[in-house]
Amino acid sequence: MIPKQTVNMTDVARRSGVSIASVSRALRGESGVSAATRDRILSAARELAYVVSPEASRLSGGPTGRVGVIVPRVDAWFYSTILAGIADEFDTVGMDLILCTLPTSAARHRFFEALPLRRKVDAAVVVSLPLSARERTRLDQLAVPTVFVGGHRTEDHRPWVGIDDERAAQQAVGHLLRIGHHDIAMIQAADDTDIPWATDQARIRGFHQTMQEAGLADPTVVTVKWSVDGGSHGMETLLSRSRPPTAVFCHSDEIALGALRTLRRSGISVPQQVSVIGVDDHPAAELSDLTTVAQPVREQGRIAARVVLGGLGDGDASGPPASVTTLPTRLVVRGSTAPPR
Amino acid sequence: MIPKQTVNMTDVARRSGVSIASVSRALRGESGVSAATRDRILSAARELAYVVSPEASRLSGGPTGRVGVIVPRVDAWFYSTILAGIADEFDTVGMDLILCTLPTSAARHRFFEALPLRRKVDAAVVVSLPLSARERTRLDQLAVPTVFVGGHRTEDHRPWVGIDDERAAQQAVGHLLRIGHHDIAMIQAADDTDIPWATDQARIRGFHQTMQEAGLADPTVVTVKWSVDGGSHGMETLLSRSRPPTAVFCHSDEIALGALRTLRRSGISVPQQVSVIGVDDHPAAELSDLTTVAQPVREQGRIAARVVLGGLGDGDASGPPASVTTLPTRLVVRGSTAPPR
DNA sequence: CTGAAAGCGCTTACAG
DNA sequence: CTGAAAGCGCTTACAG
Repeated sequence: MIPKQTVNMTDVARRSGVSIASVSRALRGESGVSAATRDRILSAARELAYVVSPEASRLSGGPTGRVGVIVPRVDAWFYSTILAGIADEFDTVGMDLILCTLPTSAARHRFFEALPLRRKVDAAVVVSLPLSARERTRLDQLAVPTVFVGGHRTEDHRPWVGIDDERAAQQAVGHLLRIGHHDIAMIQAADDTDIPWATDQARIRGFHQTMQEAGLADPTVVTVKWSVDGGSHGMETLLSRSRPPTAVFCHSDEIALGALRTLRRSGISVPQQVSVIGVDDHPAAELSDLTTVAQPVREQGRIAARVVLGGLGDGDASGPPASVTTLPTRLVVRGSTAPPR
Repeated sequence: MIPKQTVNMTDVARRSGVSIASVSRALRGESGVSAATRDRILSAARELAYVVSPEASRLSGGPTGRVGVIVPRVDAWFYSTILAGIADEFDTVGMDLILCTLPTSAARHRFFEALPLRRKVDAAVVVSLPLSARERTRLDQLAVPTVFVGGHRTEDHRPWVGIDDERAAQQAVGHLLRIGHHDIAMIQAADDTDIPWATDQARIRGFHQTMQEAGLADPTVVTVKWSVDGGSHGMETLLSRSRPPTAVFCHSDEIALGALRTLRRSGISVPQQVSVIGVDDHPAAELSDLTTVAQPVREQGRIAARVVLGGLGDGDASGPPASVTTLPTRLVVRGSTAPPR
């Protein structure tokens, strides 16, 4: 006879001398089990390395023990760092993480039409994804608690964790103004799809607003693809002007790194001739001595995970965090910015 | 809230006037259902917008439709890129990806002792993890097809996808030798745990071997922590010698980037005074004009996914023949290497 | 506090 | 080709 490969609840029940009903109750931490019985059951479960079958549990009306995490892509610093924060938290409570990446618009379309997560997860975390009305409706049809992290908060007060992108832009531009720059341009990034990423819009809004408050009307903005090369091209465009700016606010560090590359290749010294500042505090920013506005990325993932777990009743004793969490950003001055000459 | 979907197989059976057994067979495309019956069932299912319950299906002996992916951490370029490749492939076949990260030794220990993936996945992909005998045994107890990707291939001929790290080192050092360097040092990286990462060992072996074949005995090697800062310190150590090398082979691009930082800060020009080469072709390598030996990372993930999906049809874990795929690495010459002066 | 029993929605021998 | 029935491993009223 083929040896049974997995230990089930019956095995635990037998080993601890109780019924499976009691095992089920004890394992889920329900009341109505005596301390002695509970201890016996828990140690039997430990000894047998028992794992509840999510299928059976779910089929009987219990939770799946899984949370879906939906992320545009995973091979980019920001997303993978958020994901790491989420995974950290899930790990501590034994929640399984089902990863959904939507790298192409085809994948994205497929995801929202087929809803592959349906009936498979207890909750969902959506990272940085601006959703159409249709997509939001489909997501609702998952019928599970959902929290959004990164990107821009929705208008309809859904659970959200992120930063204030407008404020981040303000901090960056404020720094440039404070050290004496007036001629400040922005290299703005846009996704190559036509999706309106709220992050992008908020950062440029912050730029314009801060400039306007400083009495500097109509600052130069060039819009490029969201990539290092995009940043390079953006800076090339700025340098081709009759009078290039003395400082450049870049939408993000990746854009800024591209801008720095162009400046280096053009033999223009940073920060003596041009100051450059980004947003994010990407690991490469420190390497390139780039001044930036740091955001706590991993922490955003962590908090989002806690919020979503809290919504499931698994939160800690202090209760679930506020449903909308805005984390602070912080100016990090390095060597790429200095007063204009 | 959206009305819960309650259409089950019984509803489809009733509507098409057959038993649920026939519905099950027809829906899974099994033979043994007449064409007429099948058509009737399929259209009934379509009309009711029926979706099979994965839980019930699995509980009755079907597959889970999930694969576990085990990765040391996800917030690092190499791992997240492999993961992206895996996710790409899984997406095309509708396989769900359960992500397990083992960022700390505690998490790692917990994972192998509790085996949280047990009974939850049809297969597993293990990324870059050197395993102890104990850990390997535990992994076997998942009793599912498992493929290893990245890191070094195991000696016991398990399915594996990766590169030849010895050859990569050889390509890097060969380049330095070819352009005329004799005084070549290596900055070697070591994990801060005591786990013997085969990748590390293979790269240093490749270094020593290539140097020896060139008649250059006892080259200098400094061992540092596997990080950018580690690379920085490694280079500081080399510079403190009475006669620094003219070229440095770095264990990886991250190490090399740290080394470049130290050189820049020390006012030593690259490649005029010192040549630097890395391994990986990390995105930052291009930005820093770093010569390197590129490895196809995303492709490794893709192939591993295909291998593991391919193994799923073959019944039990012992069935499919071990597949070993070694992908080629490629020298990418940029501006950080030049003949010695 | 504890257990026997009825499902949950499927798949799969086993019989016709 | 088709169906009745026995599970799969849980959760949860319902009784004691």
